[in-house]
Amino acid sequence: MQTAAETAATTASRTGTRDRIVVTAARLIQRQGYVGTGIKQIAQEARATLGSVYHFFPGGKEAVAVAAIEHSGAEFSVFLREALGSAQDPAEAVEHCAVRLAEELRASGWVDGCPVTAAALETLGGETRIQQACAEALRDWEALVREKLLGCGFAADDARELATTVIGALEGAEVTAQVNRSEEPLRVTGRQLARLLRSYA
Amino acid sequence: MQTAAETAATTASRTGTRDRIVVTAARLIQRQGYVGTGIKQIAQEARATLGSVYHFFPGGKEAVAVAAIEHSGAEFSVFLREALGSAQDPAEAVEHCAVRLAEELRASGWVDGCPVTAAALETLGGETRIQQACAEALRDWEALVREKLLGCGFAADDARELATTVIGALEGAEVTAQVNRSEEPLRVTGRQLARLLRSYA
DNA sequence: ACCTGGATAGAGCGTTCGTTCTAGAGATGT
DNA sequence: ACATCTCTAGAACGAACGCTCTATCCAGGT
Repeated sequence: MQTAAETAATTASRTGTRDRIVVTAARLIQRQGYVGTGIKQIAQEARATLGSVYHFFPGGKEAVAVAAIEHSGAEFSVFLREALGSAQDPAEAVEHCAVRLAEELRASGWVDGCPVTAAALETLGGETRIQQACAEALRDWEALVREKLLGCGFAADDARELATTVIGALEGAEVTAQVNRSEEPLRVTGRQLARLLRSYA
Repeated sequence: MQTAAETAATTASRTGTRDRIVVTAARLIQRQGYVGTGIKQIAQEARATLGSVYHFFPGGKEAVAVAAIEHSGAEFSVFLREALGSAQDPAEAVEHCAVRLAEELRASGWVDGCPVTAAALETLGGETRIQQACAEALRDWEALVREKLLGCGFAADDARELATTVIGALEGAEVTAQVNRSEEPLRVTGRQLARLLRSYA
């Protein structure tokens, strides 16, 4: 029999390594893309060894990437849900969302952009599993916006089209902001999206 | 002295090899990204040898990529100018632009997306030259939209903000369309952008 | 005390990467 | 004719890639 502290430590260590690998891979893929991130780099920065990586992910690099993208997708869903809930008016909520994205992007030195875009674009030719994970993440995000709009009385078709537009526009604005190292594209896009939403009132 | 035909052939071959390298690199980077595209693959698909590549581009892979991105940027500028000129009404013009992007994307098997996004996202950490070329391309495209809007009587500030929004939204919609293998994100975004523009009338 | 199986550790595999280097082909100027 | 220069051709280098493999560690059950 072991103490509760030992159990906690053991459990934390057992599940901890796998989580460290996923979180580290997610951050690296977000910054360097899928192809640009090596398995050995992931292992090193996650304070794990190659053996551990292949122990938890027998599927190799692709399996690590899929888990990392799913993690990033869920993480951004949390952010999105929170940001959308910050205001009752959907136009205000979306604009607030863009502003927070801009602030976090600047805080990261313009490096931590959309966690799925980079991986998605690189693997469009093949790698179906990765692209699938990206598509699923995008669908989840759109669903969050759609539900917010439905809750505010938008018609079903309008809510669907606007959700697609909002997620897409934020994504594009984030890329533009990263390339130009400026918060403005995101702030401007947030303003215009708010105007678009208000035009339905 | 050589014949005119020989001169033409020689000239075509001399400048032709360099152009083939640039065009091939542009297409490959567009589809596979900067990191995912190898110098040897570029040489092979451009029907050139490694020696030729390094002869024309002593700067190596980065120099080839910069030339390729500049080429892609200029090419898309031509497309954009033509699409924006297809209708006098800016809302119609932008929507037409989105539709044509959707059609061409489907025709390419959802593979030929934005020629600069992929390269830009991969090289944000370092590689200043490449990022610079991407930023310049984006700026050119925004300028084309802005001038179109200015020509249609929009106020300067509105035209600037809308140009940023339009280019960003189209970019994001293109990525969404690629990941989902569907024209709808682009068509929907085109519609909503048109609505946004009309709200200024 | 012994065994078992999950987790860690890293050397080493074959391949491909970007780049460098030398050799030669072909047209031009003198 | 010869020398010169641009361009082509591809072998070879060191480094890094993803992955496989064996060895070791250590907690839990018997």
